[in-house]
Amino acid sequence: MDERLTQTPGRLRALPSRLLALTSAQADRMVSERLAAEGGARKWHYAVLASLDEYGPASQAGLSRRTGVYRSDLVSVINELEQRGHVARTPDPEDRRRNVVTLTPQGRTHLKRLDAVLAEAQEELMAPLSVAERALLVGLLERVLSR
Amino acid sequence: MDERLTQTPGRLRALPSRLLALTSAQADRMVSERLAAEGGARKWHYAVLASLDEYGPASQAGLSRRTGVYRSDLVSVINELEQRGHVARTPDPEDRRRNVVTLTPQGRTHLKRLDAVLAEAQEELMAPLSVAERALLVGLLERVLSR
DNA sequence: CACATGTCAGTTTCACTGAAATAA
DNA sequence: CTTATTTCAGTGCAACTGACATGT
Repeated sequence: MDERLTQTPGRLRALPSRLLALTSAQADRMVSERLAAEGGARKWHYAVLASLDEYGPASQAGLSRRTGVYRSDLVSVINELEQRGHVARTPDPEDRRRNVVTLTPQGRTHLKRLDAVLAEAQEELMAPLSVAERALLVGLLERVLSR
Repeated sequence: MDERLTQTPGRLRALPSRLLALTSAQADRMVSERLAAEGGARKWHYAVLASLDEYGPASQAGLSRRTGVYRSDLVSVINELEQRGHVARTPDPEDRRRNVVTLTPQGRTHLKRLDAVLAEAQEELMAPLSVAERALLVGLLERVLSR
């Protein structure tokens, strides 16, 4: 990891796209490890639970739009969350193509644990930066994405 | 893409790990598309060529250490570069386990094209930021990685 | 008719592991 | 005996595509 920066060709060393990839991979590792330790959760589980908590019940297609998870991949995510009792999937009487996905009380409890776990991971990731610098980084990333 | 930011739960919206993942994915797309248009090149091809150009010939294990590409994945990368005549792979007489990988003149020419292509991609990616802000972002990412 | 929804099957790419053959 | 190098086979996950049945 350190080696990658020290033995790396100069052309690659300050390449934004490469730095982003390395940083993102590191962040992913930290987040995924902690989520996995929490009953085998994944990022997508968290995204879906958070979306349900903030915006209320939704169809799977709606959840896909909210979270950016593909609707095809959402199927198995919902399956797993349902098995663990974190969401309920019921047919929508008003539009019989749809399932309405609802957060259960256990799901809400679980989400709170995941919130804490995620916060720890961000703290670990951003440890080298001051609070002001963290905000700066977030702002710059948002601007790069804003288009 | 815009939707992901607008319809996304607040908890996810400013999550550094998520912003990094999205930004990295966007950067990857821009870089990969342009590289692919240049004779089907990939990031790893560029990393290997740049390393050979800057540090000279090396064994595959050495290249792996320099570039961060896994030894196992390097095999096919070298195969492809060899097929296109961009590198030569010859047995090392001093250590008969090793192959010495060398940049060919055609490889050097190709690398120059890739340099230009990469620069364009970075420019496109960082377009929303001023020059000073780009340097700031790079510095912050380096510090997050520095550990 | 077109369009949306949920589902399934499958592809590609990346990052990574394990192990074998060969040689130092 | 151990370690390093090259290679192959294969895993696991993320991101994505295509198609299909069903319903609006």
